[in-house]
Amino acid sequence: MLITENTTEQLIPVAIEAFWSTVPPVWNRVKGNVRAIAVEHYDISVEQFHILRHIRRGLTSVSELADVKQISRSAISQAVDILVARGLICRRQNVLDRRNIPLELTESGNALLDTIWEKNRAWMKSRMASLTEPDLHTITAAMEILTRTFVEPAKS
Amino acid sequence: MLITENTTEQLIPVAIEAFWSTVPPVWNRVKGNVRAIAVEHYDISVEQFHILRHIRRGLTSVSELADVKQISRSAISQAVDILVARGLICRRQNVLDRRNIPLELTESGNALLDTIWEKNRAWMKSRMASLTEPDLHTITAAMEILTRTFVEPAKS
DNA sequence: TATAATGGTTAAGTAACTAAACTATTTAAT
DNA sequence: ATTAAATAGTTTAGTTACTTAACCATTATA
Repeated sequence: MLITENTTEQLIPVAIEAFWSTVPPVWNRVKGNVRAIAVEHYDISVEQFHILRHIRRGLTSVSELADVKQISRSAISQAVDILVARGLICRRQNVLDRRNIPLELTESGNALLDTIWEKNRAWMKSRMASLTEPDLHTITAAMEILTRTFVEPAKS
Repeated sequence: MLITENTTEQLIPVAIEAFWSTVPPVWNRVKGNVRAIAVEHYDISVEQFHILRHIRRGLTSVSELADVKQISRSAISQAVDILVARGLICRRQNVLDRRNIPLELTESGNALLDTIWEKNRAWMKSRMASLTEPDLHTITAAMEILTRTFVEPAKS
């Protein structure tokens, strides 16, 4: 018991170090790919792409979007304005709570998201082509652990 | 052989899905913590913190920084201006290639980075306290795989 | 039924980014 | 050797994305 705790104590800093030297550059690469696709071919920013993506995932309110992105509600509200003006999303009504304004992808918003999504997946797939079965399991497992650790409890 | 390839074929989309539903929110949370520490207590932006961090890691040129962050050299150049003005870093000379201007942390830059770094690690550590030994190994292993897959080859 | 809390927007200002044009230096080509 | 091309970095001007503060509308609480 004491031994196990000691080992964990030593592994945590190693994991943190690995996290910090990996996640930012990897995420910047992936974001770079999305930017190349979205901005150059479809004139939509990476952040706007993220909003579309989150709405499809079920985060349909300004507040929820602000929460996942950890930015202000007003910033989201402004970004939503642009997407609405472009006909990619629309503001709906919630009869149960009229303060809430559910966001919904339009047909063209859905189509655009599909296209970018598919191109990014193709790129990621080609990058990951050489990974082994255990490698892929490790990635998937780690993602679950990270979500559980940093997102779900949602406390400071 | 065919079976293994088929399985890998199926695991890649699963891993990509896991990546996308995990990395952005997790990274936003961690960044949110850094922002809270850096901006509120030390009046330095998250992006500036990243630059300090990378310089310490050995990425000392504007071009290298632009590459890891996947943004323009001019954006880095401007951010560097601010950090120099604040006395957190300084521009040195490279006698072997005078086009290159190596960046170096000043004493106060080092101290500031240490402080923020330590606070963030404490926060991450507390979050990760409940993880098991295998969990931590999985995270560390996954980080290595992701770096190898998305950063190191450095092709489009 | 007033007060607080929540969801969202607006307005004004700031920070971070880009593209394009530039200087300085080094490398490659003939 | 000399020119041309590539690399490293900066400057300028303009854009985008963000923040804070004040605000309205609605719902929950005391």
